[in-house]
Amino acid sequence: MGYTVKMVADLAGVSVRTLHHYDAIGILSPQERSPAGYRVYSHADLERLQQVLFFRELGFGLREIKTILSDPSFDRRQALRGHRELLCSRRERIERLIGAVDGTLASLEGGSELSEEAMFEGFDNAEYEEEARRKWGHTAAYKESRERAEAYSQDDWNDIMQQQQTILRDIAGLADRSPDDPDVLDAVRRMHNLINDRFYACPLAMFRGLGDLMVEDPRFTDTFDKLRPGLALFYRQAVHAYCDQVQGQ
Amino acid sequence: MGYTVKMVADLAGVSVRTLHHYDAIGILSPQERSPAGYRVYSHADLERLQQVLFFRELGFGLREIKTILSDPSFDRRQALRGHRELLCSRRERIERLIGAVDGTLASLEGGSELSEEAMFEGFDNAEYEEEARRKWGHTAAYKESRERAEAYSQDDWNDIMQQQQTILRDIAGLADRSPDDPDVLDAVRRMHNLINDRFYACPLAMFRGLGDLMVEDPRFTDTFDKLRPGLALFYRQAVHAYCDQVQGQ
DNA sequence: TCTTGACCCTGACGCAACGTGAGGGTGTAG
DNA sequence: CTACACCCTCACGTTGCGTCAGGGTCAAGA
Repeated sequence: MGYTVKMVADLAGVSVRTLHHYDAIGILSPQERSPAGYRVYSHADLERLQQVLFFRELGFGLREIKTILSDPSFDRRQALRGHRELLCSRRERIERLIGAVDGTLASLEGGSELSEEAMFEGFDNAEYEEEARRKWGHTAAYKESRERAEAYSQDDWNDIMQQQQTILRDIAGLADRSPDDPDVLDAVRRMHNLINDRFYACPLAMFRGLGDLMVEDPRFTDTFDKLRPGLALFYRQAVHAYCDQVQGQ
Repeated sequence: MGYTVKMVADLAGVSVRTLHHYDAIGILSPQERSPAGYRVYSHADLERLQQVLFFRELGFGLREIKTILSDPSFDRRQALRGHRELLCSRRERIERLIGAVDGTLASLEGGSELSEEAMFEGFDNAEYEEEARRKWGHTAAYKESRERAEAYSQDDWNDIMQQQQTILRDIAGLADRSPDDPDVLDAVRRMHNLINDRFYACPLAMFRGLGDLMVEDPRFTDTFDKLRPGLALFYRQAVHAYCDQVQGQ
């Protein structure tokens, strides 16, 4: 009526070493030992292992799992809700990364020459539109912004492009200031407003993500650095400062 | 015209220690040193750091990054495509986890008593339907299965429930066999077909996810273990074996 | 000129969650 | 009696840094 390590390992799909480890850190110590010192797991041990693996799969650390399982008064719902948040943010992050990879792939495959005016070309293509729709397609803000954007004429677009260039040059001129200098923040805010229209009322998180992209994606950094070396990094810092400020309000 | 460690660290948003580390493992060694032995980073170093951080953000290991950056003949597109796949599977995994957390939260908040017939109740509620729609709502298989499911009468549902119970009992009776025993695999296949109808033609990945859920979620394990202790684990193994077999074909 | 205080350096240990031997005992089937 | 499949306990390796410890460097102010 007892299981050996190997049996338990095969049943649960973990390694023997893992069970040894769990024993060593006291998260799952078999209640019995054979005369020869062999670990003998009971059915109760198996159940506990199930719980351990469940929480491990959810991404909890072993230390946390130990307290969760040992302290019955522990608020599991609280822990699970907190963990859900964590998972959601991870998912968002991964979606951003996939977007970034797609963008880089597109630029690698589509040839490497990009004119200066095409700086924001990447934001315009179907890929980003698709991603934006996936993420915020269900919101009212998306619909409204979409309609606004569709009403733009070619002249309007050109105008917007010029505004972008102007703002970027403003920021380049302010690159000696602190990233949270009021003038810098104001320029970033103008950029945010502009992108809001094109990007369908993007939330702060996305705007911040775009700021990060500037630093990560050669398409942007190259162009930024033509304006002024190090500008991409500065812009990202400014975007972060701006987001923090807005969020803090 | 050089940057100190601190300056670079603040610019790029990493720690000084990180830069030391990158120097130590040879991924980013500043070209110059001051007479006192201080690291002096050039603008080219900053650019390289940008690349490093870009790939790091994408989840590449430092070892990989080193080869990517040092070997210009390295196929970045290949690497990026492979990495995209990895990210997608991670995203799927996280979505499954969120679903599992939601299910557990629901069961914790909705009271803990579940009748034996309600074993698959969890698969029936709006939450799972919502998730299924989010994930596969755009596929033709979803639509077809959905229509089929909507045409079922109450009697049909009862019938399906009974079939489920029967299959589970079959599997319980086969729990002494190997998880990849043909009889076991056949029973699992029948379960898959059954769930296909209720679950809108779920792909293998989801079916496998359900198998995992059996082991992780107390709602299922409790009921399984009433039929036979350890059955949940066995069922999961069988599901994995089945999925591997089908996938291998 | 001396002293702060903010920098810089190089080791070197610590962390999470195990993987991977090394070296040696146990148990059972042929 | 001998394989061979298990079991045990150390104990070091892995990844990407965090965190001291112990000790130089440099610019500014008293």
